[in-house]
Amino acid sequence: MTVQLASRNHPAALKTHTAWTAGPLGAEPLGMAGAVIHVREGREIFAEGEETEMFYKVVSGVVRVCKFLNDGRRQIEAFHVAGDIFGFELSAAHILSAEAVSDCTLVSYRRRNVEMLAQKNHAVTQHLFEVAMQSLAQAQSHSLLLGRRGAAEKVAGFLLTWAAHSADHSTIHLAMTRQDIADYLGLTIESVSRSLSQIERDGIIAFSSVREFRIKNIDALEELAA
Amino acid sequence: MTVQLASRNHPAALKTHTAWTAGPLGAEPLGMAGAVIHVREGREIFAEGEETEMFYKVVSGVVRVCKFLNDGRRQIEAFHVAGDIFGFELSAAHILSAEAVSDCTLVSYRRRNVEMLAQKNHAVTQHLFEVAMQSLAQAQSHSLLLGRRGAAEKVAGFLLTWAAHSADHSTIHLAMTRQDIADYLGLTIESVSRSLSQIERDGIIAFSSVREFRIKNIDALEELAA
DNA sequence: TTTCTGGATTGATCGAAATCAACGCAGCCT
DNA sequence: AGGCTGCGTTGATTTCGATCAATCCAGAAA
Repeated sequence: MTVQLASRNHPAALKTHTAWTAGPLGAEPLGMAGAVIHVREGREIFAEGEETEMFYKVVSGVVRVCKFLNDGRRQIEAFHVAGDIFGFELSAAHILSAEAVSDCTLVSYRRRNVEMLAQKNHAVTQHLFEVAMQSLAQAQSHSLLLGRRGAAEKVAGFLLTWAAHSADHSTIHLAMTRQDIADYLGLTIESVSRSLSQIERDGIIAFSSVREFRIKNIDALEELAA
Repeated sequence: MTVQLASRNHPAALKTHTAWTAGPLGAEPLGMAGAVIHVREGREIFAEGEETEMFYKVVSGVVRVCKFLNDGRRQIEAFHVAGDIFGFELSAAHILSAEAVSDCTLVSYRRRNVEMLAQKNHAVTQHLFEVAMQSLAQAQSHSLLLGRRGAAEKVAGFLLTWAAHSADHSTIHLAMTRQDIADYLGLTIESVSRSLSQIERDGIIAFSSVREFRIKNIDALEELAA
């Protein structure tokens, strides 16, 4: 992991009263408390069992948060894109690991600093609350996706939510491998591949390359996702 | 003052003036803002699409939070027991519905009131944050459960977490039907039944009645849950 | 260029869970 | 009691996804 200490770390946070961070969105309460780091594709950001000393915000790239089961299988709990916060837990140790799906730029926050900040600054607590609620909504929709019956149903659901995250709606880039998608949906790579092929054969989507596709019939896709 | 509106559900709460619900725990930041209501088995507490005007805390009984899919299937996102807060969302409308699995006593909170409270009182925001984080952890562990491969694996996992919720560890009562369990685990009722029978046949659990069982070999059960 | 390599696709077969169907059983109501 | 009724269990069969296995393909290295 390439730690590029772009700016300073903790002492900065201590003097933060009313962080008037003039970000693109005025309200970025954590703005000045973090350090920018870069993580290369496939590299681990934190591991299950590690102390929850840091949490992170994605600036660019995609991160997967996952758990390794004792039988060797991997379950992906979530993919995180620009703006998402992850690695944020109440417990003392991480329950999940995090890895870079693609080269990433992240901001890392020191948990203790942010907690201190939150004690003084109501806006910070408010912000953390909203972050938690966002994560909650995302986790719930993942549960709902996993509970779906058919493989195609799950894959269609995934494509839709990923397309929604994606900035450009005309052509969508899949940052992750088929294996990643499979581990996210609780399927095998073959089932994912077959479902994608079928959905394409049905004229609902069209791949321009293996990681790049376009939605040709969003109604049909939503129909499939049930 | 305990508002006991047995028959109707939500409109009941409209007459909420500070019920002095002297909860068992003294330090309850929301304690004075809620009204006590009773909901009978099977009755709806709120429905998908309704305004998120209220949220609830379970005093006694069990609540299921679920989603009805357009093909008629039902997915249960969570079971809530005494102490749990549910129906708590950022969005303006509920994404899920809630129903009483058994006769329930709940405390209902008016969202706007609590929000106002939170603006003035840092401890309230702090509390809400912790509630959200708890819910998040629960939702994540549900995802992990759903991602498991085998039916028996899922059922074993469910029994373990339910047993953990349960006060009495010697004999555990299942408040919900087999269908509820099936909808929670993304299985059919038959698969749940077969898994339970198998686990009992293996001497890992023993049913004294259809809803009452004892864990005879917790190591084996944990082994099964992988 | 050719070859190598790792991800992706496709095909054939197997197996676990869904589905279809019958029956058991306990509680409830006349 | 007798007969419902709803939930649960068990059995037979089917179906869909996992598994095993053979390519395919694009990008990287030689």
